[in-house]
Amino acid sequence: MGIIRRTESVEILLNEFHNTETAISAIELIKRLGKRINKTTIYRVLSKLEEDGILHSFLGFDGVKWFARCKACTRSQHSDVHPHFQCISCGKTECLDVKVNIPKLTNREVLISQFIIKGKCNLCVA
Amino acid sequence: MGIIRRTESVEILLNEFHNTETAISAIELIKRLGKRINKTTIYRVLSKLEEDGILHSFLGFDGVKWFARCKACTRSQHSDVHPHFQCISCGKTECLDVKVNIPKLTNREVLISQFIIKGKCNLCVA
DNA sequence: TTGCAATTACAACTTAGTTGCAAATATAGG
DNA sequence: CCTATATTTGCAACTAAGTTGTAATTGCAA
Repeated sequence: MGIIRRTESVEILLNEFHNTETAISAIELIKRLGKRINKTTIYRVLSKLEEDGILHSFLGFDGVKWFARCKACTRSQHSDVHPHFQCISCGKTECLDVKVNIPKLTNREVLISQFIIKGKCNLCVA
Repeated sequence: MGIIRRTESVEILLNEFHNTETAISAIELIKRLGKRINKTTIYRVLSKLEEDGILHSFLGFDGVKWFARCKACTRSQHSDVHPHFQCISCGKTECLDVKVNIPKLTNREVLISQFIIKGKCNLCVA
């Protein structure tokens, strides 16, 4: 079940992702929007946007869910198989524009993969 | 703080990993051993074994913590940068004996990375 | 404008993992 | 073999992320 109606919650949430390329955690969105939108609604809208291929999600090292805009996903196919980078200093978490080569596995069927890298981002490395 | 004493809890937990190459989730260990060892103790012993380089841990797709025996880790350096494979059919989760090539990132310092693959294992793919 | 299915808020719940603390225990030194 | 003591354990209570049920609200097609 994807997005059907253009509700205020959908607009507000989409707007958060409109100005940024970086990922935003569900926690952060609740912190930002929790007074305007109920957290249940935030989670539900996020997962609908994900189903529609507008956002994609992944888990950070601490197990919390992050969302980011999709560049080339459709509803049927989430093609975002790029790695994600999480900065230990500033917390910024972003998609990396790098191809991941998934190892060839004999006798196994690969469906999804997630590659997450932790370190210091370009601003914090100095 | 690593393992100092050879307690019963440590023996029991190590024994669970002794006969298997596959990973075991914290949840599963609590299910198996929860009557003999308190879950707090299970978590504490597991993290000590990890600090000592005897086990390594990673997060599954659902965000739960998995542990597996280390092949070439020491206390100071967790060298297990192999991918992990999680089977959607039987749930088996294992270390893959494959090298992950972490992409070269300009202006960024890479500290840790995790690569997890979801699919059907050799037994379930048929 | 209206009817109704989709969406929302709210409260209560679930689940994984953590914390504080008193009781138990491994082990080093005598 | 004992004992002292620092480490470990169990327990209960807590935290935090995310989910569920449900009644009220709202978008939108007719």
